[in-house]
Amino acid sequence: MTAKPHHHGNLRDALISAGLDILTKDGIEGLSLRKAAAHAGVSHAAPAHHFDGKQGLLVAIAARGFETFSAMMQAERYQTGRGAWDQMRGICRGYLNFAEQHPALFQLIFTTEYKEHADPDLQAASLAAYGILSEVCALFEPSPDGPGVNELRIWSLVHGYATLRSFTRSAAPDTGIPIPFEALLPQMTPLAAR
Amino acid sequence: MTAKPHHHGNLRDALISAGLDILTKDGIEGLSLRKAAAHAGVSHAAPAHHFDGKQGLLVAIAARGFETFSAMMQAERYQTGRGAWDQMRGICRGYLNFAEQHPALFQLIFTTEYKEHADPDLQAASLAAYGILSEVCALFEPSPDGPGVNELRIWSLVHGYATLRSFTRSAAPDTGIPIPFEALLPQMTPLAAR
DNA sequence: GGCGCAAACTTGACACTGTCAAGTCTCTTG
DNA sequence: CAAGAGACTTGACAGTGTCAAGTTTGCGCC
Repeated sequence: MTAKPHHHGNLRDALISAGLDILTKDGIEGLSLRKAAAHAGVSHAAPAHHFDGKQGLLVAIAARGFETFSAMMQAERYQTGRGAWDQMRGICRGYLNFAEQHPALFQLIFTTEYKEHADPDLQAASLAAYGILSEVCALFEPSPDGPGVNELRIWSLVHGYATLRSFTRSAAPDTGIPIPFEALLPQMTPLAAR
Repeated sequence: MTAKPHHHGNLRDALISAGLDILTKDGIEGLSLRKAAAHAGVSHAAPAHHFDGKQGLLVAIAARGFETFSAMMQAERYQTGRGAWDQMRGICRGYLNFAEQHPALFQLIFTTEYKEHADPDLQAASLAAYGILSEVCALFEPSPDGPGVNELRIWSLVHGYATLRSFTRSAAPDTGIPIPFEALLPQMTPLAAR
């Protein structure tokens, strides 16, 4: 049997899960340490023994968020084929699915304020996500503009699109962006699969 | 003499300015109604008479933020010439300047959670900002992919770049994006000035 | 001119938050 | 079996947003 601490049985994971539940239900504003503790059935000060304050919980949630983010990109990666453009469109689909299905979490993992902890788990999880993009970009000819330019171009485009779609949707329910992401891609990069 | 209410003399503007000060100094987390009130020299409940709660203050700050956002785009618009590409690169420079010099405000104005108020001032200010991008895009041939595609392509690219630059910088001081934005543009769109 | 009245602002209170200090329980280890 | 360390609780404190009730102020109206 692994770990199984004294009373609760891995409270840390329970608190992260509780935090995710609250996050998806009430948004970032509605998330509090005390609510997460209550949701996990422990006293209000229990989280302090597993995280470094509220920021610590947010960092842990963000790390977990990056993992499902990566998973959703991988889930779409080979969905329409194994060609370079198939994979590229696939991971972008996964990127946008994640942003759409987990808007609060998407906002959290790309928020700067909660991550000056330099947490190794968070850093590893975010690097793993970037690694997926990097892998797919490596299927193309290297950019004539320099290394990393293709990655940054695609990343900026898909991230901006995801953010702005969620942003414009918040103004009025049906006033969102009517243009699908793939309409932005073709003209975007004259990339050639190598 | 215009207005000059009873005691303070346009407290509303003073609270917005105080909020902006706190925002730039302590970030979004550090901004509170009570601090803004104290900063303006009034009691802790005074803001309630000018804004609909904390969200109301944030909405008002965001509206003002969009105005300086537009101003910074216009300030760069004709900086290197009056050609279509000059203007395009100019407003993108302004866009990125704003994101860099006012990171907390940039985050605020593009955050979804604070704006379900459908505030007319905020909506007008954000539409004005989008209008600048629209104007410059109208200098080019219309996109063969449909109306609005050029706008969305540029907007997504520059917004994603701005967000990700601030995001990657937060991890470690000097690990930010080493690629200038203009390196993303040339291959981006085979747009022709009309 | 004085009177009311509404707007601007204050005071006080409440529930909720993050954080800290101290205490209690329980499992493990010597 | 005793001791101690780790997990958790209890209680407290300052700070937060928000509401209800007061107090001041200046303007319009008779």
